[in-house]
Amino acid sequence: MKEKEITIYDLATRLNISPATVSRGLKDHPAINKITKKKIYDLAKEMGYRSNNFASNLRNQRTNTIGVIVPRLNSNFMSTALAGIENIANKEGYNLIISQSLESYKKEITNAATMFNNRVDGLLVSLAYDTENIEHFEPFFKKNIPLIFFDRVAEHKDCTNILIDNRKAAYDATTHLIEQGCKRIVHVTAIPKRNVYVDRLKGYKEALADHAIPFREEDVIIGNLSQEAGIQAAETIKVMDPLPDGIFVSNDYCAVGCMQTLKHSGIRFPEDIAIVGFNNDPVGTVIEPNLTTINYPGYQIGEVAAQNLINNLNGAVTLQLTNRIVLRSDLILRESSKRIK
Amino acid sequence: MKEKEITIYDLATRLNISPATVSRGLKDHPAINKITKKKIYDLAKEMGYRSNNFASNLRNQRTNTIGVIVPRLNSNFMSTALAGIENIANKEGYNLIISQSLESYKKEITNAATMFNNRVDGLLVSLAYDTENIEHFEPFFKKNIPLIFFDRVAEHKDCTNILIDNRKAAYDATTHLIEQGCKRIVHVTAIPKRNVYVDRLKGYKEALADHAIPFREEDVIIGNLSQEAGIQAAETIKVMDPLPDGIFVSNDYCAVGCMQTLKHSGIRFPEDIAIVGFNNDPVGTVIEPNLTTINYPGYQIGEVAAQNLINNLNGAVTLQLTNRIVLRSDLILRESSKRIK
DNA sequence: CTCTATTTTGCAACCGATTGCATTACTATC
DNA sequence: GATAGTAATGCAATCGGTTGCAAAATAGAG
Repeated sequence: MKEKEITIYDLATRLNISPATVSRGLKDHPAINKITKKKIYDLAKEMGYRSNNFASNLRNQRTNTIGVIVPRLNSNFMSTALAGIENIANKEGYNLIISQSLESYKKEITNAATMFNNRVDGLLVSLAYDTENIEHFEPFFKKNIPLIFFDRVAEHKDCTNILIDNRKAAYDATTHLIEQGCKRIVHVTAIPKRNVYVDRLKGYKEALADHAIPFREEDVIIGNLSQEAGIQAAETIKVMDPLPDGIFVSNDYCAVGCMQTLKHSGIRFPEDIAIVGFNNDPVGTVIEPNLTTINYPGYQIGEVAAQNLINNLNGAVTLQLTNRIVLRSDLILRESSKRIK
Repeated sequence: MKEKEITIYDLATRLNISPATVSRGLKDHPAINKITKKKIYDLAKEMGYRSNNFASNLRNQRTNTIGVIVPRLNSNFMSTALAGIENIANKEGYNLIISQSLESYKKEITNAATMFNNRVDGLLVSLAYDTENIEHFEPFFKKNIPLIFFDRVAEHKDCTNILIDNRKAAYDATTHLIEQGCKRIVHVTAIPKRNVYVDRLKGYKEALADHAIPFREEDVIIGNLSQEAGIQAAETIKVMDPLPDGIFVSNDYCAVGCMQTLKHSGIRFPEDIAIVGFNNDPVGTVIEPNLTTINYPGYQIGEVAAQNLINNLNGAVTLQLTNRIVLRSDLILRESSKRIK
């Protein structure tokens, strides 16, 4: 049934030359005569030859494959970042092996092991919520396999981090709320285990401090940042006394859930409460009033991460040097927070 | 710098046995003595042995890899479907190579070729908008590499299609609008090149016919189903005379764009116009009024597609037999279309 | 026409795991 | 203790492409 594969040996036999010449000819080796090359190309095409990657990987000790581990595939940010990664990888002739940790530390460990066993040439990682440490990536460091963290990062001397300045973004968002006249600002976020949440909390606190607003522990509401979590946060907020007049949420969909619930209770945005989200999810232009948010350049983050990894693989750059790349991200002003015209 | 890899030869040498025994021992071959096996396992662990997939692939002529080609990664439906695929693949020990056609026929051809050269064991495909035919998958058919289409499918004797009954879904959606009293229903969709759009158009027409409403060519608005396309559709609708009283859109985000624009012109939903979307994107619960839509089980479609492919690879099933798998999908009633209580 | 320089090409070992078949090591039976 | 029978292990070829080095072919110089 299945017809056999054409190998360089078949080509060699037909052309009465050696497999070595065919191999070199196919990859445009300068020592091969142009006429011979032409003959090889033509026959290869005619016979439907396709190179066997395993044989070549086996020999070359590289796979032309990049591994990607993300918390989940189905979020706007992640799928956009992946689109960016795919775009670059494809352009550069790399394949992508993708797996999701589903926000589980355990699964992330398994995924990392799988990637390692598959001998990816490099790895792009965005950490799970509850990842405790990055020991599971040690094998990569030991073998000098380049590893780049993006978005949810961790510090390590051997790898570059690609992210936005979350502290500054949060600082800007909070300051913006203060400038709109907010006196009591609630921050809805995730457990500050990951850098992104730590930094945002920091920015939030700094902005408060810089405007002489006391920070209150109970004004930070922790959840998983889902739409559902936004609803729960709203329930908490509803019974606060006095009611806050500003909310800074670490995720747009969560902010939306929160807004919807509060609106049902008759609270008006931005008159009663001004709100700012994070990520610039398209949903922000659908909720009413439209949601002020932080632009989060997912596509670019993906592209930059992939490009850097590949540059490194090609020997152009060493990761140890570039410690972190911070992408621009600014506040996108919309109606949900505009109390002053 | 880079420490060398441990191979079965290293293990064999250390244990004074042959590589063949090590190889068999590692994969729990019944002919190997339990004690020997234990020794092999332990040493493998101790020395940090990891199997070399290329060597093994080269020998076994299979890759344990599934290729996936989708129009784009960053849509709610696709990323959800991918999550389902990843889940099954991971569970079954398969890797995923993912690429996006970006809705381009040309890029899809390239992607298919790449997948072919990478010798994926099987392929999951959702076709690009403007793919003309599926000749670029011929190499797979010729080599008996299983191929499953999902969502955007094409007929071929050698492969299974996994999808929902788009005709019925559209029929239900349209009928629902008619039952709500709509007399002139516009259908916003994409060029009916892909099955999904052809079938939806068919269902739309059938529902009209069954309720003695004449079909009018000008009531079908073609676009790319983006939010932007929804805005454009709205502009077209606005100047229709008489104004339609029902809209059936093939995509939720597009429906949302359409609604927003029309709302700005003072048109009320559902009083003036009742609207139904498609896909059950989370955004449907954010727009006001909430959008009636068709449930589109992306995660399940992904899981079923992956599971079927893998079953086939494991020799359990032949694809020629299962021609198509239709998943359940029903109308989700929300406010945007409820004119009768 | 000879000799050196330069192009081209080929030889053969290698990458690491797998497996049919042969061989050796045990066990059980008479 | 010999023999048949079973359990364990090893040999060696194979998968297909790559590459250092040697050899052959051709070109150029004198």
